Amino acid sequence: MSESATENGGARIRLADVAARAGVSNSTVSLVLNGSGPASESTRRRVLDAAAELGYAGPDPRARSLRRGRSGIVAVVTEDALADAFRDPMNLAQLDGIADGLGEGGPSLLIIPNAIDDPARVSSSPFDAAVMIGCGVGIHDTLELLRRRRLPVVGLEAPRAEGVIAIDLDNVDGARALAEHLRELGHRRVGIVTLPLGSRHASGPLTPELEALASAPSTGERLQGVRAVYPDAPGWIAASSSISAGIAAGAALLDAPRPPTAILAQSDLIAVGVIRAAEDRGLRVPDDLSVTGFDGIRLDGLTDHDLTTMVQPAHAKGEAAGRAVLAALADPEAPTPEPVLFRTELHLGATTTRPRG
Amino acid sequence: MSESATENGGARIRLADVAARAGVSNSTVSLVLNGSGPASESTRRRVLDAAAELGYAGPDPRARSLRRGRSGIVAVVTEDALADAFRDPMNLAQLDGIADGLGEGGPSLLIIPNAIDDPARVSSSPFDAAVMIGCGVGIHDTLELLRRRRLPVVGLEAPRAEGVIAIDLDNVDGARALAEHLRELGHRRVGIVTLPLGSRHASGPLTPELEALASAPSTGERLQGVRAVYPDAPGWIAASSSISAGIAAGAALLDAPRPPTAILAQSDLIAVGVIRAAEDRGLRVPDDLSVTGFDGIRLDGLTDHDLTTMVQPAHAKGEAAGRAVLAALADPEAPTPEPVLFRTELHLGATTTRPRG
DNA sequence: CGATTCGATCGAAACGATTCGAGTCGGTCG
DNA sequence: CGACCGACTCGAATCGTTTCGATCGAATCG
Repeated sequence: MSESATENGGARIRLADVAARAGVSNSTVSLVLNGSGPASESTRRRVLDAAAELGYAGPDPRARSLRRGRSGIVAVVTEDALADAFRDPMNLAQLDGIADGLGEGGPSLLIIPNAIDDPARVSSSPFDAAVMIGCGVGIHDTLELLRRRRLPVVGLEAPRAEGVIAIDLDNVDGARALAEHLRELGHRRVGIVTLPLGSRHASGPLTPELEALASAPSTGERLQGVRAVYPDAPGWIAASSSISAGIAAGAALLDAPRPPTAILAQSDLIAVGVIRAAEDRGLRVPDDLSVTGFDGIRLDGLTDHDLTTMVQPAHAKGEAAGRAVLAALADPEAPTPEPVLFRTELHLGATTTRPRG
Repeated sequence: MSESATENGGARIRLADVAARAGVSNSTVSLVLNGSGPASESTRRRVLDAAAELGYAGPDPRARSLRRGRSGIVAVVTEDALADAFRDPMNLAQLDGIADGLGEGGPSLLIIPNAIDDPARVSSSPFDAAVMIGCGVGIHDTLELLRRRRLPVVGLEAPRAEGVIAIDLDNVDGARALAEHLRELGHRRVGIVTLPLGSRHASGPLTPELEALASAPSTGERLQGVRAVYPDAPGWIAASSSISAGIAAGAALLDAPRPPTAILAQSDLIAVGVIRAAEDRGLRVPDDLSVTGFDGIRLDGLTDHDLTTMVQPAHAKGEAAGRAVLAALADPEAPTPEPVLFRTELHLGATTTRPRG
């Protein structure tokens, strides 16, 4: 009756032990435990009792995953460092969406940060599929490893690659819409703050050479959208998607000889930082400086301003990724599905207005 | 020479295939691949070439983990929902610390949220050890499962339990220090905002009955510290550690008939929310209301105030947990080490002062 | 030159489950 | 009363590695 874990010896209890105790075969125990076959009520009872008496913890996941060829784990692969990856609530929302998309009893999430520096991790962990999030072209080698292991890969705004199930965002259109909004208001001198170009690149002024190197799709595409409207606007590469990086970027752009009348930030957190940098300099937003963000996260006390931004369905995107993983696992032979494109929506807040004078 | 993954047939390549191609035995391939045995240069070359030619992805982690009895995965178990768990940068810092403590080539992190509602997950995933973070007494059943699996468990501010390696924080002392600080300033009417009592409990007014139920150690201990100074102060249970929850809690306390002259919040994010609630009501901090936090996160643009708070070494705590996991894995027979106690440090900011009048 | 040793390699036994085909047994139908 | 049919149970193969002990040569030592 007692199920104390301490009463038995040091050895771990195996399914075979339960079988012996219940006086049945291994197969029967397995059948009963998994409910995957017929079993008489008395046998079932006997097996369950034996398991309880021995304090059996259930089938060893390692053995089970070898035999079944599935581990019940989905990897979330990112180029960023762990601390950076989830600092932006946007990414957190995506992660949450992935978990929801995978469903209640679905696979668990294995976090693999620094995917570029540490590709070995990707080949040594037992997972059934991978979701790439915040990845640039630098993960190409990692991708090759995943391909060799025949694992389904879903890319959230990841670079196009064969066999990768793409979940995309209309970054180009979204960014262009914001830029057009500023142009319509009359802004001629605008500044840009981009997300990191890729994990290999440092923060600093945006040069045409660097711009050509942008490896992360979201960064590159959003830049492209802006360029359609402001081909020559100066820019600054933020160190990360965070308020502090935004403050630094804002400082760099605003302290220039001829500061911009508007700044397009590639994320809301960065935009909040830019606003702070402006206000620290005595500039009022939007009167002295218009600022736009991107993502549409809840700013919830991060700022008093109602930020003009492009709202993206981060949670839904993640959910789609999760469901795509499930679908790929259910039918591994199926051809790679068509890319799914999510759309951003313009939120006209109160951080943009006509330039002065 | 070409390592294209597409050139070979549909079947996954196994170590045995490489062995056959190289004309050696399985054991030799394994020895070469793992560098775990002597091998002549020519053999090594032959094996490596064969592996490259076949596009072998390396030993299957599932099989390897069965044989070795290790999966190279450490679970991070939390009672909270995924989105809540990492909303507070404090938790993120701890997570980051865990990753650092586990080391560069160390185990990967498997995130297991909602541990109470979904204990099955804990018994079906192949991991080698678990770190409990943000857990109350409700994870007892989960703990029992882990014990049966004979897995090392590290608890970060987790309830005391046999066999759990404890990494603690002097919450009681820290909270008392803050309360004493307020008392010395002359505050008599203070309010308390607690962290959630446990994942089962809702937000709302803090009653003595509920107070007795607090299952999460950090919540309970911090409360205990305050009670040593202000036994009867009214309180409010926040829904989560977030600015919005702080705003709600601040509203509840400040809109009471005889509002407090100071509020002790159990986390910095909550404190920031409380400050916002105060300012929304035209109260100035600290002149009209003193506010204290807990944790000492970087507030980086979340607020202009220099918050008075207890700074805790979140990253170091996580790192200690990671190292403890490593130690336990290195010597599974070793007795449970003594609890490690981390200390908080008072940061006197500018959000507290004498009460008016 | 024979005995010893050591390095390189191999065969076979785990690791702990799942699963498939085959058996067993009691009952039913013809 | 015998053949047949289901429901239940079992044995054995399998998943892909790692690892232990044995083997086989060649080189060293006496």
